[in-house]
Amino acid sequence: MLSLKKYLTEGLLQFTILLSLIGVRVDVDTYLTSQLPPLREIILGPSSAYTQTQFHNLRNTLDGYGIHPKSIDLDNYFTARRLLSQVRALDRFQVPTTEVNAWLVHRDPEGSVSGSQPSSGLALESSSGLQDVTGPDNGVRESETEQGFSEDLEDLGAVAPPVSGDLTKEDIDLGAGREIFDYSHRQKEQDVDKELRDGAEQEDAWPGEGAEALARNLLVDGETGESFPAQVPGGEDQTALSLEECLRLLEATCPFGENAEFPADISSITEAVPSESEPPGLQNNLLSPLLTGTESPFDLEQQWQDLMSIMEMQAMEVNTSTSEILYDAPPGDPLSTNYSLAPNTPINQNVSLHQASLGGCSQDFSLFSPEVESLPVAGSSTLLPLVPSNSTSLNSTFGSTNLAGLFFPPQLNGTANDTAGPELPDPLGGLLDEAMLDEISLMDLAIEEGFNPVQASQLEEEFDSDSGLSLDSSHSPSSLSSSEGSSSSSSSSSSSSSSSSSSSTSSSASSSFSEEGAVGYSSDSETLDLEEAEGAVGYQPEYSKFCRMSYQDPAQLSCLPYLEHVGHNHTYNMAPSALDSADLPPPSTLKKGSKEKQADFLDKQMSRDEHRARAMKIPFTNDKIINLPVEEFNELLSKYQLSEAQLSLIRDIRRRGKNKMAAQNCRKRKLDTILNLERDVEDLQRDKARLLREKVEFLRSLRQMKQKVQSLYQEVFGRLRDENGRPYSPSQYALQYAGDGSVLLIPRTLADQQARRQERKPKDRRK
DNA sequence: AGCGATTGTCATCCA
DNA sequence: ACTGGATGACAATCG
Repeated sequence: MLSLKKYLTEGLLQFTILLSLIGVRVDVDTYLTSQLPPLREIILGPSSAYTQTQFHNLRNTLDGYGIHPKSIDLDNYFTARRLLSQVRALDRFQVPTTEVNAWLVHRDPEGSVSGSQPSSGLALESSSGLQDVTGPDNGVRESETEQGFSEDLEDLGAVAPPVSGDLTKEDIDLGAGREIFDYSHRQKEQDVDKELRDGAEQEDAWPGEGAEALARNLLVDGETGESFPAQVPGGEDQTALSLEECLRLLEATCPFGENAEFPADISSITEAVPSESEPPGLQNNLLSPLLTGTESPFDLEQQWQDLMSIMEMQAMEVNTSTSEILYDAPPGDPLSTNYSLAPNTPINQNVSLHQASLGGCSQDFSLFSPEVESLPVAGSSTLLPLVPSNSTSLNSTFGSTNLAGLFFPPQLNGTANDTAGPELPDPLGGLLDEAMLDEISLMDLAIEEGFNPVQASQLEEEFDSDSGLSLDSSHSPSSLSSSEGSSSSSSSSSSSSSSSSSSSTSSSASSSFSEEGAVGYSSDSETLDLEEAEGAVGYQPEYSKFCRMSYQDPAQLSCLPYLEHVGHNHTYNMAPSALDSADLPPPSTLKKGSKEKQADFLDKQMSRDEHRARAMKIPFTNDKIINLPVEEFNELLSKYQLSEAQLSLIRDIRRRGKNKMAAQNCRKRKLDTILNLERDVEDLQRDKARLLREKVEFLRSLRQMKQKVQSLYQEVFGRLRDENGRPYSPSQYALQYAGDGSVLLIPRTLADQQARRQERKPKDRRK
């Protein structure tokens, strides 16, 4: 029961710490589904650092004195976590964004001609041009998010401190004191204390109490000093998406089925006007080819590459014929070449309504499918294949995205359709709307969850500029691991140093009474190293602390003669001379004068127990009493004829001494655990920010793909001709993907019906 | 004088 | 049963 309670309270406590540090709402798991076990370990694992069972188990199984098992736990945890994250990073799915510069370079000249040029490629251009309109919106939104983020960050700082205050508020033990020792003995002790205090009371001025605090502050500063939002470009997984994340984000954005086989469902892409009520099913069919239920990263990437290659091949095919006719754009222009269609190709000229609606059924025409490659350019096929874009443009950054351009592409309206209405159905308007909404919600989410505003804004900037630089912060995997390494190293350094020191002590404990045995947790050595490294050797108090807490071999202390006179009260560890004096007869036998002064000074350095020991004429040092192994300790006791009072005092001294060291270790461990938790929170925040960035990036890329699909749709539709060679009116006809992969030209009324039917399906599926 | 931090100590649990 | 580590709680001390 107690252990359970302990476990729960500790778990809750740490969970509370996490909650308060992260902010109000913690749904990191949503983004870290694959890392759930580590997260759980973060929440519950460190609690094991406080549990005794593991310690003892490890202590029993491992070399008991050598290592601090708790720190080992943390080390293992961090190491495993780091390695796991590295392994996961292997299957990152790269979303290339480096080609956007070319896109932007060509944007202006083409945008200027968008109104009169008949090219559908120009539709994209104008859309990209319009993207600038949407840009500021994003900026505003992000600035708002920044506001929210900064607030969140402030909250973090404000929430954290009280946590530690609650650490000891629970489980107050009100049990009656156990009377282990004879009351008379205790009374004697107190009397002795009183006597001793009468002599030396009020004189104890122990310098250096704040030394450790100083060192700790240094440590803490060094850790908290790392600026969370610092951006260090270079992480390669900056633009990388793991497959799982990809799929998850996709699903969150577009409700297509997991295994939606394009075009499994007959979907209508025939919205005459880009309406908000676009059937969700449309997305499925339009985008599913890109993401058809592939489970493995390889499949997804493979499909992606297939798509790219298909598109490029088709572009080459079509462009070679009549791209010049359609566009004035230079041949080398990637946009014009990529999106140009040949209006005079047989497929365009000879298409009849009948052929379009019926012939297409027999044609296995699968958009985005490898079969497209074999699609005959000329023939009875009803439709042109969707014109490809090259991989670069397809993956170009969303800096070129634009919604308005999708809704009403002016190029097709003005040029391709002589008789058609000025509008062409935009099958993707709803999609893009959804994407936008998603992004908005994303931003809201970011605000809500403390997404780093600086990172967000930088992310946006870098995306817009498409610098191709990694957007990851300084805590990108490398730094993350390094930070983890540092975190673990801090704990492990303390633990390893403790383990090394304690292991060495254990090996030689029998021969050296001054070894500290199982005390181990000598972070002080860390502090000492730090100060030595900085050349700022602390004031003596630090060394006194060092000496006191680590119970170094007096021989080592003798190397630092000035330490002799440095000490802190309440110490069991004394400078060699003090130790010697303890063994010597009372100071009264010493010579008067300076030596007496020195003796007084040393008296002041002695702890209460040491004073007691001297008053009780204990014939050996407190160090021996405390640090000697049990056998040797008993041996030592047997060598002397000691009274009951003396024996009791000795046992008390030993008990208090060991407990004091244990308390020090406990506090250090507690501090380390808190610091590690703090680091974990920072790491989690970093991960969350990274995932959010990846989501934004993916949304943009998705938006681009939608744009392209829509423009292709418009191009194809605009080039359809009936028996009389007239274009079809978008208000009367629409293209529809059939289940067998073919594309049909059907009356819009029919398409609307099917669209409505499709609209219901996903809703039902969602439920 | 009050306050927070540090440290020592006790009681208790546990292995 | 004894020993000792761990830890919550409390008190003393200090800056």
